[in-house]
Amino acid sequence: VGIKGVRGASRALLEAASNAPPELLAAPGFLVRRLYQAYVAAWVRLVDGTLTGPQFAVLVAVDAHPGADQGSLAAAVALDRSTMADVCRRMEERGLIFRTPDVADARRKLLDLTAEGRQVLTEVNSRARALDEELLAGLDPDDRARLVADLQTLSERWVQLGFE
Amino acid sequence: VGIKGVRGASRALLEAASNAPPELLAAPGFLVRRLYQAYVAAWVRLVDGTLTGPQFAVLVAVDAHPGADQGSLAAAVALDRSTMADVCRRMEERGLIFRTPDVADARRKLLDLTAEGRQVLTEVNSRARALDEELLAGLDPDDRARLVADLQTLSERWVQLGFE
DNA sequence: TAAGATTGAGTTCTCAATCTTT
DNA sequence: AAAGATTGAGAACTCAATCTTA
Repeated sequence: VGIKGVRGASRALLEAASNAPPELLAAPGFLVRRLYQAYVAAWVRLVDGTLTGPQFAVLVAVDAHPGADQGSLAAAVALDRSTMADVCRRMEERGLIFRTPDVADARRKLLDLTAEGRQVLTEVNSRARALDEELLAGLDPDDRARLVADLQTLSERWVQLGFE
Repeated sequence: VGIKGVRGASRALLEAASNAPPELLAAPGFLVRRLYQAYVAAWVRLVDGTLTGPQFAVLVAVDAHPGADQGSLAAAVALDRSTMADVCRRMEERGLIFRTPDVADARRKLLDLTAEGRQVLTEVNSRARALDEELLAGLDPDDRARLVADLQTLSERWVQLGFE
C-alpha cells in the first residue's frame, strides 16, 4: 500500500489538532487545508492508491461528455489548463484515455475513454461512492444536504473573493 | 501581481461550477478540493503573493513556541516532516527564521524568528485576519461558530478514516 | 490578434530511503 | 534499534511564456 508519488497519509495529521496554536485552529483556511489532506489520505486508503481523485474526476467527466475537448473538460473538473495537460498526459500513458486532434479545429484535443479507462471507472466508482458514504456517516439526509449546500455556497463565495 | 511559483487564482475555477457532472458536484471530496483552491486564490489576492499559507502557519507556530524543535512544530501546523524541512529551508533562505542545532540533542533543529520574520508576521497577520473576516462575511457569530465546529469535526472524522 | 495546448519554474505534499545521532 | 532531518521521486497546482492553429 502506498505507491510512490501518490499522495498518502501523513502521520503529522494525527497529532496536529492537539498542539496547534489557537489562532490557526479557528482559521477557515487552516481547517480547509487539513480537511483536504484528510480527504486525500482517506481516498488513498479506501479507494485507490494509483488513480488519484483528480484523475477519477477526469474519467467521470469524459464519460459524461465523450469526445469533448480538453479545455472544456478541464473547467468541468476544476483543473487549470496546464494541470489538465499534465494529468491527461499521465492518463494517456497509462492507457486510460485517448487524445485525438479535432479535425474541425486542430488546436483542440478531444478526449475519450479507452476500454481500460471504462473498466477502471466502473471499479473505482463503487469504492468512491462508498467513501462518500463513509465521509458523511452519522449524518441524516437533511444534515447531508445542508453540509453539501454549505460547502457549495462557501466555494462560490470564496471564488468571488479570489477574483475581486 | 502573481509571483512565479506561488499558487494563484485559476480561471478554471470561475466556470467550474456550471458544467461539472452532478456526481462530482455533490461529492464531499470534490467540494473540498474546490474550496481549498478558492481559499488559496483568495490568500494570494488579499493577503500575500510571496508568503504562502503554510509558511505563515510556521511563523505563527514559531512565535507561539520559540525555540521548539522542527519536528514538533511540523505536527503543530499539520505538515509532514519532509514538507516542513523543505518549507523551513526556503524560509531560512529568505531570512524569516533561524535554525540552530540543539546542543542537548544534535539530531534536533530548533527554530526561532528573525527580526525580519517577526515583522513579516505582524504585517501579514492583520491581512490574514481580515481575510478570515471576509471568508466568514455574512454569517452571524452563531453560524460562524457552528461552521468552524463542523469543519473541525469533519477533519477529525476524516483523519480517522485515513488511518482506520 | 486570439485561442488551445504545452513547457518551465516554483510551492506544496506524500512516501520510501538514507544519514546522523541517541 | 529508534528518532530527527534530509533527499529523491512523483503528483497536483499555479502562472508566465511559447508554440501552433484559427
